[in-house]
Amino acid sequence: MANSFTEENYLKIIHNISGPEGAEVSTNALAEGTATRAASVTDMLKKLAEKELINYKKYQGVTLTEAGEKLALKIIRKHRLWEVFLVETLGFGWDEVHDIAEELEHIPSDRLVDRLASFLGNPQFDPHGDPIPDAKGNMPTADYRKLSEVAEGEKVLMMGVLDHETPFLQHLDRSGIMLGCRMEVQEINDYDKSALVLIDDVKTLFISQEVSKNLLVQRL
Amino acid sequence: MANSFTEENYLKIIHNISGPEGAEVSTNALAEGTATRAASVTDMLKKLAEKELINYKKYQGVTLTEAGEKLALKIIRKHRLWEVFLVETLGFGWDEVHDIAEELEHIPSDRLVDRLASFLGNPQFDPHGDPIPDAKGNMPTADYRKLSEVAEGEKVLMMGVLDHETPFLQHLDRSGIMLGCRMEVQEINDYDKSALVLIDDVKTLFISQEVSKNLLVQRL
DNA sequence: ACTTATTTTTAGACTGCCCTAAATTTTTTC
DNA sequence: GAAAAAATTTAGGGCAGTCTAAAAATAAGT
Repeated sequence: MANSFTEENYLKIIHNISGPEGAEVSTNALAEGTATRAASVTDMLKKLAEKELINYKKYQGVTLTEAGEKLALKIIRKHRLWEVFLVETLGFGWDEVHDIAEELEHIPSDRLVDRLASFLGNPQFDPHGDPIPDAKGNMPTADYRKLSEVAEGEKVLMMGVLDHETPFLQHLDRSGIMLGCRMEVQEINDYDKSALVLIDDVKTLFISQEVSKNLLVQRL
Repeated sequence: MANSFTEENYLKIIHNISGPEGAEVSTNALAEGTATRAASVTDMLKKLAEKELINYKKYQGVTLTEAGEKLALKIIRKHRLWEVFLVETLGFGWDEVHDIAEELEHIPSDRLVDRLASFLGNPQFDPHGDPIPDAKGNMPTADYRKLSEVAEGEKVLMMGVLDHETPFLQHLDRSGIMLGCRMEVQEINDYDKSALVLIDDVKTLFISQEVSKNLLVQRL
């Protein structure tokens, strides 16, 4: 009756691909997300549908049911809390914690999660700026924009990233861009959309659109 | 090539049953320890022997190889460090942490373990008084005796338990017996070997031999 | 709209870890 | 030291999750 490691992963990945509106997720997208083949995905979808964790009709794509959504949010809560723990408590870099949290997120025990959250001070956001659902599954809201959508002259705070891969995060580290830093868009280059940005009032650098599309910011 | 959750459990259990001298472990003992049947154990032993983690000859019982021992100590180190974390950092009771640590011990990542250890102050003993191997696999030594072997009149410190089950630990909690408390054996009953013990100089209670055989103490 | 291309599902098979039942080896007992 | 008892291993099979190859359904192109 309990849900396996693998099932939990499928739910989490369905949630992540599906996005906040709960759009339908295709078999191929899931095969990509789970690093398996489409045929394997179909098998698992049948199983999850049997458990009423997803809405599934052949060839139609899937969405999470109420129960599936709740479970997915639980996994995501655990993942993000562990990331906070790894960075804040153990001193890991934000580029090192994803894979470890990927394992820790499947440790069962609600008491563990609640005590961990409380030890960490019930954080609302993880080290990448992603919102952490509370025990009831409520996501803290935050309407961030991409840096690529910010106009010349605006001043913003860096609040999150869309790309969680190590190379991207390490690139930000090397550029001196971190969560919470001030950014002033001084100039946007016409042909490649790269931006000249003043960081924390001390240093300016060029940020390519490739990068700025993956940075979430908030009006200051 | 990597070792599964299940394989790790076998190694840990072989180590625990085998004891410090590395005695041979029988198939049946392992079946008991892993809560599986003897036939399943035989299958796994073949696999572990194939990987050269155990010395195995049919019908002869098993011992750990050098490599197997090293791996087992790694798992045990992780288990005990996580127990310290759960009790010291998150405030769990010593009777609640075994099952959770049983899961956490299989999270890979040497860096995680080392940082956890260092965050906890490189503890030498876990909340049940069991020694924690260091990163190289060296066990802190400590020659404890069972309370049941202590003579009348002796004063000792309570240093560990042999039974790690929740009911036993809860019984100790209710009796006010905890790690580090002083114990003075005032009288040993002749026919049932129960002991009248003064705890922390403030309260006396009877401890049955059943219990005193599971308490590890150190001369004060 | 009809043919082609893409996506998804079915069929059949493999591995890891478990099981029961039966055969074999070791240990005990008289 | 032979017969009975206990421990262990083999034989054959099940379930979860994966795979490849082939069939079926949907989407796209002209």
